[in-house]
Amino acid sequence: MPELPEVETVRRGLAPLCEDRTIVSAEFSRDDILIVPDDAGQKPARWAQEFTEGMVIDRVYRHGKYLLFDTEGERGWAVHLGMSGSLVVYTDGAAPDKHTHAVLNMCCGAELHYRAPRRFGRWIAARDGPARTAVSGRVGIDALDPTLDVRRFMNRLGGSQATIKSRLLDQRLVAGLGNIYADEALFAAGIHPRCPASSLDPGRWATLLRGIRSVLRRALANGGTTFASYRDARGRKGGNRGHLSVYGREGEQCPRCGNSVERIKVAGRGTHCCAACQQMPE
DNA sequence: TTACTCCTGGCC
DNA sequence: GGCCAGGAGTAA
Repeated sequence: MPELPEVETVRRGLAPLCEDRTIVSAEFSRDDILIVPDDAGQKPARWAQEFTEGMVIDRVYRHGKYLLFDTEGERGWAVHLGMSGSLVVYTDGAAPDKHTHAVLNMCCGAELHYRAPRRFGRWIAARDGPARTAVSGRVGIDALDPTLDVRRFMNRLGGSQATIKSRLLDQRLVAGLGNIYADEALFAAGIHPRCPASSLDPGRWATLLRGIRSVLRRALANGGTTFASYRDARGRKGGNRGHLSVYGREGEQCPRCGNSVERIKVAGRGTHCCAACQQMPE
């Protein structure tokens, strides 16, 4: 499941292969993959024709788990990879399979293929501005934004009785964490996922923010985590799986205290933690 | 705050 | 053959 490190890895691969390239044509095999704002009054195919064909991709950037594509003329769209989505650029041809839902044909024969076997991902067209405007309101500050300090972090997520894990997963508060890195960050900080957010003191918030940064940066350095389907822009798997402490390690020894890693349910999500060294507050 | 929906590969 | 995970939007 692509989260911030996976999406950023894809972005780093895509940018040099897409930026300054002209889109020759865009093909969507399914209408429901592309969301066009209601008031744009256009069918996806027509939107694609009008706003991608003949356009030059200016910039590929990212906010949270969204990949953002800006074209010349201040237009753009956002891509969410969902659970199983990938964006891979082929330079010497590749046959789309039944899970390939969109293909951007670019100049020089490069093709951007969007595959999403579970079809949870979406392309979202911006109504009348750059890609960033397509996701405003859906995402809060990016988890790796250098201006996110402890005070802002605490103000955003605190003040709620909800579990800290559900707060970390709320993309409108801080964007980029999914189930894997929420569990890893809470483990790194020694905080139990069921802690009410309102119970954390400033010291714990600081530790948690450091934990988030640390697990995200390590994952990024390893090219992301691949469980099943995640691939980068060249189709390669990520190498971070072996660096996870608790996620996917139910029943194994906690790398910190040696107790058994548990899998519990928090906020409706499968959650991995060590009950011995991730504590609830008094 | 919880539950449902979407969807399919992978697992039992 | 059936069930489940899981992000995000929406409904109850």
